Amino acid sequence: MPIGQLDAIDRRILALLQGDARLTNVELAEKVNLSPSPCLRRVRRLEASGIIRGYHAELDRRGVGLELTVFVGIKVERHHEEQANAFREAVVNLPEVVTAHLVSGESDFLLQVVVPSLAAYEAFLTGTLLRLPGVSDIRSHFAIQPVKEYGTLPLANNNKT
Amino acid sequence: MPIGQLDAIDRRILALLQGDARLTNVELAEKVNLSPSPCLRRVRRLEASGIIRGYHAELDRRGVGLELTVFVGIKVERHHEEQANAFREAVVNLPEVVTAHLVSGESDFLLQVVVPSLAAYEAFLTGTLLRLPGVSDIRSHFAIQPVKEYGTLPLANNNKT
DNA sequence: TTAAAAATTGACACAAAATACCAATAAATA
DNA sequence: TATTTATTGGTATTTTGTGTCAATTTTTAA
Repeated sequence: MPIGQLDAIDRRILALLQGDARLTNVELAEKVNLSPSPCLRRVRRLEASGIIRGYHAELDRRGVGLELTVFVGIKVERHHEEQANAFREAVVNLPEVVTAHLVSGESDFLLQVVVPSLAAYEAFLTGTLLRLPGVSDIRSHFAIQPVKEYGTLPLANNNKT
Repeated sequence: MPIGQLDAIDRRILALLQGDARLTNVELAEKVNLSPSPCLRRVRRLEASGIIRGYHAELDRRGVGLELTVFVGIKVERHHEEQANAFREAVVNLPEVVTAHLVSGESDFLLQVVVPSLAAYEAFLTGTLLRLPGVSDIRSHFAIQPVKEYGTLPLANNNKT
């Protein structure tokens, strides 16, 4: 059951719920040409299998007073594994950090940071980021304009044959 | 009415729906110490005002066969505005591009690209990205490990006084 | 091709939630 | 303080979610 073999209907359900998580099961069932019962069962199965990880409201950042988004590339000295782990754990617990990835390339970590203002970012940078364990270099890329936000994942036919 | 002055209850509603968009209005009302009716009315107002932009299911990328996330920095020649606009429009319509921002710093645009495999990324890079109008330089940063995904926005007290 | 087994579906019934409307309360204004 | 305005809580109705079961479809193997 945990094996993820998705059929066409599953994929349509995922795509629809990605677009609107508040769709009624009745509406959803109509759109995928099922009756409500089997449709609901599929959704529950997708939830239980972990393919649907959760449902979230998308908020307008400006509307909630978060005017500034910054992408931050961070180099970390990783002579010991411990240091990298300490860094990871610290990052996870920072509410300003919306997203964080270990990446290849020039930087080691790439964070997405959201703050109310430039002043707040300055404070966050000097007061928090620069003090994280093992940080050797930080590059800030300020988001000037969102071109595409919260895009949904492409669910065409990525099925494992 | 469209003026966004959020009180403490509004902010708690937003935080809760950010965490779980499928909360029942009854549950939500309990958590914020309101009866269902005024709670629902607040939610509707937040939706109408645009502060709640939508509700989305969060999917497991691996689970839907999208094994690879790449952050792509792109430099675009912007001698004319037109070229930048053409680039923007093209990017918005690419399903593989989940997120795109115009940023300051070394690159002009920062994209988050999601694909099934390295081969698919190669094809996307050479077949699509490199052919976009005005592109002069591309740097790919492959996500090796997600440290923090889909973090919720920090909603402490960013109210405009 | 046929027969048996398994999985999936659709319909029904019940419980729970969403929604609209009302009077009552609280807050804001003059 | 008096009046207006906004917000709240309760009730009734409609809609939705959810579990059960028989019917259908699909799969598997002979």
